[in-house]
Amino acid sequence: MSEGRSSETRRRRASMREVADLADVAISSVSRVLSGHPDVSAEMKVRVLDAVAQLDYEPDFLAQSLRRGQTLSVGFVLADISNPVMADIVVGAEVVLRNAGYSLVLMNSENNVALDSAHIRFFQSRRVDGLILSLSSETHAETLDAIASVGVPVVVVDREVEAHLRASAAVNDHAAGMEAAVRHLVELGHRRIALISGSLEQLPGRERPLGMQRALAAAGPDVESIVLPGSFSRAHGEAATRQLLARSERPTAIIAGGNQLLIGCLAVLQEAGLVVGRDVSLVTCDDVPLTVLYQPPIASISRDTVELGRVAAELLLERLGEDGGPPRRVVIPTVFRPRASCAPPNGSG
Amino acid sequence: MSEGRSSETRRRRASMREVADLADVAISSVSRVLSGHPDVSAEMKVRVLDAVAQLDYEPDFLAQSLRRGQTLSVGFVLADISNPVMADIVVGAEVVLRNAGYSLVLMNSENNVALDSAHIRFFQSRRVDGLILSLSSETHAETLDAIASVGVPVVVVDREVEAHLRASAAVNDHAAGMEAAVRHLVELGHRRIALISGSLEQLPGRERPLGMQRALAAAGPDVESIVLPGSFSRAHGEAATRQLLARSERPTAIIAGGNQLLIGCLAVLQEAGLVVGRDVSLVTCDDVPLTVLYQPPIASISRDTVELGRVAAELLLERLGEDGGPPRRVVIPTVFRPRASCAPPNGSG
DNA sequence: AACGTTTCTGGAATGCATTCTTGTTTTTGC
DNA sequence: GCAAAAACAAGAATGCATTCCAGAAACGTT
Repeated sequence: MSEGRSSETRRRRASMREVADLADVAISSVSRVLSGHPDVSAEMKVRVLDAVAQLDYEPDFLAQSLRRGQTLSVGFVLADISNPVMADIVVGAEVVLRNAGYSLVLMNSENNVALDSAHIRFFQSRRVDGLILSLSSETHAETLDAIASVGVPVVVVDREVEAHLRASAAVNDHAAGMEAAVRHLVELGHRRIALISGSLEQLPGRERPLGMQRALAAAGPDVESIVLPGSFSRAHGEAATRQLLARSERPTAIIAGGNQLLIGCLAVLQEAGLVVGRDVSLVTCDDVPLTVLYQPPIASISRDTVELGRVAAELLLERLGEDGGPPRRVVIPTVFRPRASCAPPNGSG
Repeated sequence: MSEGRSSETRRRRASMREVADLADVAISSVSRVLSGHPDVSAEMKVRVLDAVAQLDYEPDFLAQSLRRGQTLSVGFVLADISNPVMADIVVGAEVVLRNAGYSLVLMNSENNVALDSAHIRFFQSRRVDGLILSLSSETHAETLDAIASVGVPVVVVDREVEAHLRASAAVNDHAAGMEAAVRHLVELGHRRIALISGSLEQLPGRERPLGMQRALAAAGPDVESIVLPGSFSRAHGEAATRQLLARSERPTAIIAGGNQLLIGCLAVLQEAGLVVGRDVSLVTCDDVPLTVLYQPPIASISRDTVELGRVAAELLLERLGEDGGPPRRVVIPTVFRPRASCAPPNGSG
């Protein structure tokens, strides 16, 4: 009897056609009322809104998207969401996009380069309006092909891709922070400094050694550096640290190029019975709870990762807007925060 | 001259109609070929696939979704992605869903109860096929209304909602781990044990005190407990720890009910100059890098959070399948891992 | 040879909202 | 009071793929 929703547990949603029938007007009029078109009489408005309220009508997003050719969604391909740095980037981007009416769809590549391109193609078929990429590899051919053919604006986060791909970029100035860190270590008296670095296929892994070189060039010829590139993994952190400890001439300071690398490095140092800040100085990249709560607190090359995500989202919105505009690149600073994990090397100072 | 894509930078995608025109067949035949319908001649198949290849055609996901009434996407509302526990849950769920052909759309509530319901309604309008919820609050009226009206299967993760909402649940047995932890502390000789607990509006915040009570009931009347519920935030961890240290009779052991609480707690302990494992015993919930690398390593009530996400996704897939089936609840164990942060209290043992 | 089956294909309806075109009604101006 | 202008509303085309229905051709049967 009752036409209310209570009679059925799950009621099919009303469509615009039903609203139009109930209000006894044309579908187009319903659309006009709801989209705020000016040519609508007051009476029409009342009737339509009445019907909308009665039927609890909400427009179908799919139909709107199909018609308008935009989905108001953004795809985010990221190497690994378990990494707190990535998580922060997502948080920053999500808030900005949400406020602009976009939703964020996430796909995790688990540091698997093959998944990068698969995810990009997936997003393409889902008709996302734009892409934010924190790629596992900047050089994988399939990934670059996928980006080239994707047809929507792309922003890379802390990555760098060939200019012809026309991607905007939000990046950190990793070299500057690294330069400051190395300078600090040199000033403390260190003459043999190791950098356990990540993948050369990601911007930070290339920038950090550059910053180190700059500092060393300024320091003069008697400071030696050891750079161990690899992957941004705990395993590489462990392996590299073991390798460093096995050397006849051990470095007096170690810089871990990421929080996963730090975890591996610390585990091996502890296993070897070395005390940070006494037997060896330690610097890490990116602040996580561990860096400040560790005893002694661990010096870090720090950056605002949430801001990085925000900027990436803003760069994307910029290109999603009316005129679009050319791809841009925004550089966000990094700062070195000295802490007690850095001390003069044993036997000196 | 060439009809290739090279002539234009961004070419409009081909539609099924264009494929049909090129192959000189009906649209419906194209659809039949592509969807593997049996009533298709070999010649037809060749012609259509040829045209598809020539035009580089890919079906429009939006149109398919509109027609089929499903989007192959799942919405995930979570309290806070920066929390590594939540991130792990997302990872676990994402992999399972991706393998089943679903994509995961993420919205972050930032521990803001009002956002929970907003996000659920948003997903509803986006026509997701199912929802996974890790709510900020299990009792907020608007959230419950939103769940009740959402019309698609819902799974809650480590949460509990009223049975009439017909949500499946993937939960941890927090009480069991807590009981083991408290028993361990009692065996070490502790007689005054504090639990810094999280929100009572989330299952873990309610279960953990219960586990503690069970252990205390077994231990006899001379063991005292102090439970300080609040929020799962660093701020509450700090405030509660300060409060504990200000007492005339300080607890000899503290249990932090979450990694954010641990951070706040540790910060205050360090500030007060107390050494963990000597001046005070410490247990935390959930393993994060900090717990094992801290000196001394911090005992934890641990669980497989990635598995939690996986199970949640599987529960959802179960309900998304043909027959659907009733909501289910799966309990995943927690285990207590004693570490050096737990020692006999000063002056005893 | 005539009829019933299969096999295959085309056409149209469908899902739902947007928007353009056209037509009607009302208002305004002289 | 009538033409011109403005306000308003209906209808149809559109976006794209799916699916049901019906018709045509090919096949087999008695």
